[in-house]
Amino acid sequence: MADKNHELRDKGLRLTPQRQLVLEAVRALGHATPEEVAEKVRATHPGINLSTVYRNLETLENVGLVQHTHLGHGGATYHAAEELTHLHLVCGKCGSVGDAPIETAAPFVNTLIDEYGFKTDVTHFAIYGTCANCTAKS
Amino acid sequence: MADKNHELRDKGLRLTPQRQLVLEAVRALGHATPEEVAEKVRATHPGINLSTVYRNLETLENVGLVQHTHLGHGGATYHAAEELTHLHLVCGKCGSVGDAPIETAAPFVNTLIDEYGFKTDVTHFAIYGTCANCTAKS
DNA sequence: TTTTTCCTGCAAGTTATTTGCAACTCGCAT
DNA sequence: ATGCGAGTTGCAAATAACTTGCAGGAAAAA
Repeated sequence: MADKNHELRDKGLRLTPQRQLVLEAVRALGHATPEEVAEKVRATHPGINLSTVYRNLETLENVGLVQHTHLGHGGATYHAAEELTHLHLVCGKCGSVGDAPIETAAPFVNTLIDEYGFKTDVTHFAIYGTCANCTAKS
Repeated sequence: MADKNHELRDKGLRLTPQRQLVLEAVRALGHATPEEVAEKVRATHPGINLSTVYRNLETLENVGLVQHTHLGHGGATYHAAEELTHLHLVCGKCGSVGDAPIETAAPFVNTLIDEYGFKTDVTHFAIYGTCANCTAKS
């Protein structure tokens, strides 16, 4: 546990309960909007302010502990940096977010680098479409 | 020209100058935010209202003449349906939007269908990363 | 413990987009 | 041509999602 505390201190950040809660919430949720993070945090610490959540998400992103992506619709979604091992398959119909290993995109990513010099940021990679479930229903 | 008018009428829409201007603007701009579309339209028709632009973009999208995508940052960007022949390579540093033919992604798209049953919507496909230009500068 | 600096809560401020509503005008039917 | 009715527009107010200024409060260093 002592080690866990250090992960924030080591980044030069203060160890506040709010900050820890935000980080824990992001990790527990997998991926979530700021609003969802706030809701999760409020389960144990009702008083937390939305702007504190926003500010901490930004701070945590600056030190590399979390990242955000835009998954198609409106707001950004955050997830823990450790979780960056998969692509996000966003279903435009049901809104579900599926996963696929990043290797799936490796050939494609390489093509873009070779032919266009464009370095794809896999961590921000969101793929839009229709999931198997919704395809079956229609 | 008479034919051109029909493309809107045929969809069951009224032919208003605002509507035509919005559609023309989207086609002329390639891809643009609602704000940019409004600005373009105002070049020839200064009085047009922003909400009219929003409403028309939505209407035109409903009949399939334009489409929108979320290119990473905040707002949606619209483009004409005919223009859906390329992928968008969005640079997270300079914000530029490059193009690549959809075929580039074909193998990748097929993999996702085969392995996950996920049908990628190429028209909403936005790829996030760093463009050659910005890579060079850093 | 004292000080310095960072954080937090709160409220007000932005920015982007939507909506209610009355006036208007496009296109069908005289 | 002319009029009527529904689809449209402009305007202003309303939302929604964030961001920011500021003063008090709490970590961490001294």
